[in-house]
Amino acid sequence: MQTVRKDIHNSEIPVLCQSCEARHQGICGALSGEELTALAKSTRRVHKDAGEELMADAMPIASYASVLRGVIKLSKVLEDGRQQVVGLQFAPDLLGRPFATESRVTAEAASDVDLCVIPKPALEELLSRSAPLEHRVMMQALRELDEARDWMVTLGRKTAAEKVASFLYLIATHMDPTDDAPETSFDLPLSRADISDFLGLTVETVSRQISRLKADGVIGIVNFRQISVPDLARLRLRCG
Amino acid sequence: MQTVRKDIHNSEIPVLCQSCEARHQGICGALSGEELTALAKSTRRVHKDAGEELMADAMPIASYASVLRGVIKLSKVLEDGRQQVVGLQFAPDLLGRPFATESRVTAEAASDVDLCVIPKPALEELLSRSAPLEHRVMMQALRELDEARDWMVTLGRKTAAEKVASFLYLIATHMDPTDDAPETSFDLPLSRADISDFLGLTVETVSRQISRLKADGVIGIVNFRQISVPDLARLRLRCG
DNA sequence: CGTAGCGTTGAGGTATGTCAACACGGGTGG
DNA sequence: CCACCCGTGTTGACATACCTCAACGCTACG
Repeated sequence: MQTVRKDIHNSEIPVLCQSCEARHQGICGALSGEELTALAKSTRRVHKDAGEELMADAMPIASYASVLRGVIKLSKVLEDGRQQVVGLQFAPDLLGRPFATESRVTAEAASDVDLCVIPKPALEELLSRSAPLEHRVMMQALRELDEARDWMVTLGRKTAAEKVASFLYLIATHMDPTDDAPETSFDLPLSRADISDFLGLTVETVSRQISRLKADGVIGIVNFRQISVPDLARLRLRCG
Repeated sequence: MQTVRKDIHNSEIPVLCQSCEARHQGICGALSGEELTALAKSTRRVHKDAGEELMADAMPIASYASVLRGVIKLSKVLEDGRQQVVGLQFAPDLLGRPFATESRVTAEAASDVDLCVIPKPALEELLSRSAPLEHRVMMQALRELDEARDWMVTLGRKTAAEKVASFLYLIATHMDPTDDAPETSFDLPLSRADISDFLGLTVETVSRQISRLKADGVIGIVNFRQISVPDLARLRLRCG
């Protein structure tokens, strides 16, 4: 399932980076060859299975990570256990709150993910020296802020039906289409429980709204987790 | 009503800045004397009355502004008119989405506000040359992101009672106490309608919950807009 | 004194939550 | 191979928190 490359650890130059699909994306795209070579000495490529916790709320941050593949779920919980997903991260996002000693969220692998883990001091040292890198990190923060605010509208003002449509639309526009399926079809990276925590609804309501969208022909359901969208514009109309 | 100072435009040195309470806060705190002098040539001090629109969603951004006094309301509207407040800005925040050609929100003066208006090119030029400045802007963006995510929990998972308590707690911890009133008392910068748009509720529900908090002795109501909080910890308990 | 804007209160409706039963699918062990 | 179980998802019946609609109070202002 997972392709292991022998050549990675036998070389001085960051071969890993050369063959890395994120080389010119995310934070690595802001680095010069030299900087990349220096940074690569302290990075590790890591795989996590769906469900594994990557970072706990209010816990010290040991490292950052560049998301190479998969989806990360960021969430918060109230004392009594009520949970809210506050963000999703896709490749090539940087995982970890910059310049904080503690995480403000819990990060969990929503799907199987590949990460390029960067020790906290290594990235922060580089951040202080590379303005382009800091700029890119800021641009990501600003984009996440825009997304968070968009989602606040969904949480605060949309109906359950619109929330579910908005979620599916979000995923449809962020996920690669699955190979084996026709045109616009994708795997949901989140369980119904996760979706409900993202939307501020119950699993039952999410399930009912998905069934309804299916009944209305807006979406097709292949495999519970696999959704097809014949007409994205039609789905968009349901978003309110 | 509006204080106009004659000395502002008659001087080479930024007298305005020397006497400005935001001199060492917000973005100005990251600037050297020279930089400040250069920037001050293109800034204007502006007063806006409560209710005035400062920036429209999807409209080009002509300028940034440093908030000197008062509260700014950031909001978004759906096509059908449903509205959601997605953030509040207090002094010494920077108003305006950095590095965007268009605003992603509508900004409105929630109370009377004083602004230090900075033309877009002036600030962006300075941003590209001053790493400390860019750093400070990033820190604000990251803080706003944290706040937005905190608020997503409130919107998605809290009850109406908890939402209202959370709002009052937020304001109580962000506003200066009013002079004429006892210890912990403050003016609400938002109307009931604004509060309901912030909380994703109706005005009626907000009103009922405020009445309830008053009946329970958690808050006192002086003047509709003026609230007293005898015990902040007790209010905190109502936040869920 | 009348009107307009904002806030409060009440009565009743509805969307969503709650509780419970059931369906499906995948693993494990006989 | 089947029996069983467990996690996940769906569906139904009922409860309720919040919304909707409507009336009314208060204050400011002409």
